[in-house]
This record gives sequence, structure tokens and C-alpha cells, in this order.
Amino acid sequence: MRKPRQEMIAETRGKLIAAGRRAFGTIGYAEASMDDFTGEAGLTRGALYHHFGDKRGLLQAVIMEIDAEMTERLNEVSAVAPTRWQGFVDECSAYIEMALEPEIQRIMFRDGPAVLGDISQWQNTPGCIAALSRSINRLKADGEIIDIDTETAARLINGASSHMALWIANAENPEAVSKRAVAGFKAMLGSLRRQE
Amino acid sequence: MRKPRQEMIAETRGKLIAAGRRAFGTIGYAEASMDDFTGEAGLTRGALYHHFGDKRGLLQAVIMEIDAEMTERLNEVSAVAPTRWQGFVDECSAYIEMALEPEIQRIMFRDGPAVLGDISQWQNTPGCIAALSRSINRLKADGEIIDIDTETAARLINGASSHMALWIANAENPEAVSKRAVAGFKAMLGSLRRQE
DNA sequence: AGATAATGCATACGTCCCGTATGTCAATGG
DNA sequence: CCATTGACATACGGGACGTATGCATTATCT
Repeated sequence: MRKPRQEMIAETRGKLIAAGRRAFGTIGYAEASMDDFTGEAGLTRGALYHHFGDKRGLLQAVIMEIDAEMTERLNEVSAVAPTRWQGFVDECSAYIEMALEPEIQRIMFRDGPAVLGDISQWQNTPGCIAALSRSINRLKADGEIIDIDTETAARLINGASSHMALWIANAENPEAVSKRAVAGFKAMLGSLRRQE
Repeated sequence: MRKPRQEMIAETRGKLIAAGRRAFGTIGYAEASMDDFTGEAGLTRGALYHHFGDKRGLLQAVIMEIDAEMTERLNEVSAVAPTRWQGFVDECSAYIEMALEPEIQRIMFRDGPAVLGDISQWQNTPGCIAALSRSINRLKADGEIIDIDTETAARLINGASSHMALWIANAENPEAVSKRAVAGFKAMLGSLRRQE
């Protein structure tokens, strides 16, 4: 039963993040009792305060984990597309679809910004924005997109996407709304394409 | 000292909304103690629970008040513009600027959605979206905008605007970022204009 | 007009939850 | 082999929310 110390610690951290992520993603940050979800992980609040300082610290760790996963997924999507432009559109669509997943929506788009402020700021540009920026830069190099500041465009699209997702997810008829939203969104993207 | 009953009640409601609005807009919803801000208004939590049910109920009332004010302001802006298109652009710019005001940003774009869910949903389309939609419809009638679903476009712009505002407000250099953001935003709007 | 019902609002209480201060046990290192 | 550090649990205090209850003033009914 030789278990290196570091391994035990990492395991504890992982359990806390996983437990917090589940709680935050389902009942939400405010309603999640630290005693409850640490208990489910076989730990106590003591461990949480030791590793993350406070409840917000744990949320931050959870968000960084999710952000990394999203970045990875976005990169995969744009990588397999046949053309640059198609990859761009696919990436944006994927972003909307991810924002429909309850856990991502709740943690990344609702509770995260509310508790920690603008998430895209307190880190040196998080993965999602960076991924979009890369795609846009490639399109600019190819001359396929109108003249627009890269990061601004990335954030415009980011904002529009997440609002589309919220709209769809909270609609009483998500299917129908989704059709309208994606169609409109693609129309907007299309208008950004350089025409000649 | 004859004061009609209804008047006293309305005054109490008004005081509670004003006090809550100030507290929510400055320190934020979560940090605002009901005992504190009702006390500042010369009342107690009893009055609040009587009129609004709970803390969230008061937040909802505050939001409705602010939404009405924003709608009014947006209508004024688009009314004085020389052309339809200019009115539309001005309206969008005004929306970004409003989202820069700390109170609006905090209540309407951070705490509101986090506590109550998608605000633009639990009401039959709030004023801000409706105002944008009206402008867009006029542009469509004039054939000045690309073919796109009206409400979808309104929400796209709404989402993009609020993210621009968050970006600007939280930047360490708001002036510079503001320039980039507004320029990029106008570029996007321009691309929505029908070209010939 | 007097009695009664209803309503606006305050007070009192219980409970939950967070943050800190303190304690304990195991691991590491000299 | 002992001392120190660090990981984590337990104990405690405070604050905030929601509800139940009480009181006073106004509305209602005969």
C-alpha cells in the first residue's frame, strides 16, 4: 500500500473538483452546500478550504477544467473540416451546441460570470476565445473574411453564441427555436464572409 | 395628514425597490443583506416579504423597472436619428453604452440572469429585445438589411452587445478596448446591411 | 356608528451555511 | 529517531434567510 503522497493529494483535489463540478452543474453554485458535496466525496470542508481557499476558488478550478475540455473539443471540430471557412462555421455551431449542455451552460455561462466576474478576463484569454481567434486569423490570412479586429470578432461571436444557446435552452420549444437560431446565426456569419 | 392607503403602500413598495436597486447595483445581489438595505429605507424584512415574497421577487421587480427605463431610452435614441439605418446603429451603440453603466451591467447582465435564469424569457419578450426587433423590422421593410429572422437578429445583437460591454467594462484599459469593440461591432452591423 | 374582518408591516425564532481557529495524524528529512 | 511540515477533520461563532406570530390601522358589514 505504498501510495506516494503527491498521488493522494492529487486524488483529493480531483475528488473535490469532481464533486463540486457535479453540484455546481446540477443544482447551481448558490444552492450547493459545501458540507453536502464534500461529504459525498468522502471528505469535509476542511479539505476544500485547504486546497482552494474558499468556495469561489473551487469554482475557479472547475471552470478551468471545463474550459480546457471545451478548447480541446473546438480544436478537434475545426481540424476535421474540409475548408477553413467550413471549419469556422462548424466551430461556431459546436460552440452553441456545447452551450446547450446543462453543465456548461450553468457553470460557464450563468454562475461563473456572476460569481467570478467576466471569466474571459481573469485569465490571459481563455481557451474558447483563443480557439476562435486562431480560426479567424487563418480566415483573414486567406482573405475570406471582412476586415475586422480578430479578438473583437471572436468575442462578438462568443457573445452571440452563448445568447443563442441560452435562448434555445430556455425556450419552451427548443427544437423550433434551435432551427431559427442556428439559421440566423449562420446568416450572420455568412455576411461576415468577404463577398466578391 | 390624510394619506390614502394606496399611496402609502405604493410608497413602501417604491422605497423597497429603490433600496434594493441601490444595494444590488453596487455590492451585488448575493452580498446585499435584506436586513441592511431595508433598514436603510426605514423598513424591515417583513415589508419585503409581504410585498415581494422573497429576495428574488424584489430582484424581479427591480429588473422590470430598469428594463422599462432602458426601453424608453432606446426608443428615444432611434427616434431622433436622421435615417433608419443610422437609428439602428445608434440604438445598438446606445445599448452597449448602457451596458457599461455599473448598475445596469451588474443587475441586468450578471446577477439577474444568474438568479432568475434567462431574463429575456420569463417575460413576454422584454422591452430591450422588443425595441431592437421593431427597428430591425423597419429595416427589413426598407430592404436595407439581409434576410434574417427578426427576433434572432435582435438576440444576436443583444448578446454581442452585452459581451462587448462586459469586455470593455472589465478591461484594464477601457478606453482603448472600447474603441476596438465599437469599431468591430459597427463592422459587423455594416456587414448585415444589404449590399448592392 | 360600533363591531368585526382583513391587511400592511414588525418582531421573534429556528435553521442553514459559511469562514476561521484549532486539533490530529502521517510523512518527510536530517 | 525525532522534529517539523503539511493534509485534513472538528469545533465554534456569526450572519442571513424564511416563517410564524403579533399588533395596529384601515376597510367592511349591519
